[in-house]
Amino acid sequence: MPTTTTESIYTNLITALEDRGLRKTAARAAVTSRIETTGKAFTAEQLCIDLPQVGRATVYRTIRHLVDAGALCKLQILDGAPMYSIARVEHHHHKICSRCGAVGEFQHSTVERVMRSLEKEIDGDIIGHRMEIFITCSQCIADSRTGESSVG
Amino acid sequence: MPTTTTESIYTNLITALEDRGLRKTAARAAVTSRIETTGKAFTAEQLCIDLPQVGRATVYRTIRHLVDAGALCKLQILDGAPMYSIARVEHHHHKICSRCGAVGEFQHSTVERVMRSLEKEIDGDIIGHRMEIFITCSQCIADSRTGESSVG
DNA sequence: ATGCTAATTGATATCAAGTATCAATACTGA
DNA sequence: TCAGTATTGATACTTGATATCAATTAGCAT
Ligand SMILES: [Zn+2]
Ligand SMILES: [Zn+2]
Ligand SMILES: [Zn+2]
Ligand SMILES: [Zn+2]
Repeated sequence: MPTTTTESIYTNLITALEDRGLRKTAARAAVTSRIETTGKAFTAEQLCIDLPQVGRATVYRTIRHLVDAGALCKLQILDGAPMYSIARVEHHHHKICSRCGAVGEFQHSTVERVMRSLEKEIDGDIIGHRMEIFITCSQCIADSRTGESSVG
Repeated sequence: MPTTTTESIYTNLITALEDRGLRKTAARAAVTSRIETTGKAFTAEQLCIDLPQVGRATVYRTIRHLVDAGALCKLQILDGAPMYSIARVEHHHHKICSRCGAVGEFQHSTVERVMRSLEKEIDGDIIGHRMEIFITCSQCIADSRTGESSVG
């Protein structure tokens, strides 16, 4: 469950785990800390490489806990492994740069209103929705003009 | 590229392949025919099981061709393997029953208008978007009332 | 119809992402 | 302290999907 506090991301993630009755361990602190310092969206495999001292199973388990707690968003982008991004606000959508993979959150009241209005038209009960906007971010546009690349 | 003709799904899919310069083979006919008769969303593995006479590689390759041609939508739903559904109209979104996995298409002009209006607010160029509505379909609601299940 | 050539197939091996197992280890609370 | 529970992580395994490549086949030109 994302909080809108001024606490550090690290603290929020650890709190999300503790709120679920999970212990604060060195391994979980390492994973969580790495997620904070990385700052941007990541894959499970990337975390495993970045944290060779933490077992693969533990990395995957910790990510799963954080997703279950709503502290991380699991993003199924195109092909390949899912990416995870920190959930900063409760209900939101994602804008994803197709070039560099940068992930941002956004909220839009009209979209939410449309969703509510669909309740009448849809044949069944609406449980929820998901939405992604694919963009080329301004950084990537700038880079392509100077022939550089920020990917990698 | 989905067509809005009165042709059969089978014909549309085969045409989608031929339009890409691909030959019409027995294996591709078998895969395509099976997709038509199944009618609903499916996974690659399901097709392989349904078509033991067609090699796995060929099943996966044919699906990829059809997705590339825009004749099939690739849906990343929750966990597990992606599902594929026939694309009947050009730009659309999906409503997915979380209970039985039934996939339907829908279009909504307001959503498209909102997307266009976001062009101004978003920091970068919008390439496209994706949206899914998760529902419990009327069939599953009815089934749950009578204690039945249409899953499987 | 016949033969040529490039496209296609599919058995097999391999890869990649992720989970199950389970003995060893680390906490926690009495 | 100490029993009991939670956690860890090496390993094996599962699943989904792709790479290889010799054999086959479709489409085309004669
Ligand atoms: Zn970017
Ligand atoms: Zn929303
Ligand atoms: Zn249903
Ligand atoms: Zn749309």
